[in-house]
Amino acid sequence: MNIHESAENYLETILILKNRQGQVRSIDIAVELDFSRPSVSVAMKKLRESGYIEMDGNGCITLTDEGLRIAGKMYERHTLLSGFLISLGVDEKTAAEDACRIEHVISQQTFEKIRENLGRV
Amino acid sequence: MNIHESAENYLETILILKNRQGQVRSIDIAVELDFSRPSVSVAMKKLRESGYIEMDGNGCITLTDEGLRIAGKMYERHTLLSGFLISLGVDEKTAAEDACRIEHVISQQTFEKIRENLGRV
DNA sequence: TTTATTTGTTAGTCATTGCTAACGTCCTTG
DNA sequence: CAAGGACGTTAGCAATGACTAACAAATAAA
Repeated sequence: MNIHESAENYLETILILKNRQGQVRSIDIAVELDFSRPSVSVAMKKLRESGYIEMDGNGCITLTDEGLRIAGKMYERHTLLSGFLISLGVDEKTAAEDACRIEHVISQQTFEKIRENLGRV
Repeated sequence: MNIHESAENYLETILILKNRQGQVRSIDIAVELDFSRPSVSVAMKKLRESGYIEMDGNGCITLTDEGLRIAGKMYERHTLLSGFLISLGVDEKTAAEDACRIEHVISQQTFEKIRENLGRV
């Protein structure tokens, strides 16, 4: 099964929340993304079945190795892209919003070229 | 009715084909985008009903003022973005593909900041 | 002229990804 | 203990946007 944009986004959010507050449950993701609880519940079920996350009896979510790999990739892209946009003069909020969308659609090559050029702008 | 990503893409393609070959029919769009004829047919119907294009008896498609406005905006973004990526060292093909996706998701502010910085990179 | 090709359309399908309604469970609180 | 809230889940729905199958009309070729 291919990883889709929404799955990438959920995984990245799980990583961010884990770093922010230690443990992550579905409700935390729903609040963070402003999605309904059922939407998150269904998405988590798919991520679980696809082997990207695990959930313990308390509903606490952990990323598997593969889940962490994807989450880390997206987080890295997000950080770098928003920093890049800010360095171009885009305000912080807009930079974060745009980075959130760009991170899912650019090639690895473009990402790396942006990284190489980040210092030079 | 909101303009969606696919509509933006169709309108931009119509403009590109018009510039390239003068007249544009559904089949040209289907070939250009590698979509099926029915997909294009249905999309054109919606664009027609929404007032973004017109079609004459021969199936020749023209952009309305509003359609041209959106198409031009997307084309401008595409040109600028792919040029920007190429200036960062991304190869031409990848730059075009990435620009095609980025152009639909970035804010006007980010677009303008990229334009301002294009000379300086 | 009759067949074949090209083009457009309608109808119906499928995947992605969000939603609400409704229900169960657990835990707190009066 | 009963009532209420928080949380997760299932079921069913809707929009977007692609697809194939099947058909109609016009044009080109045999």
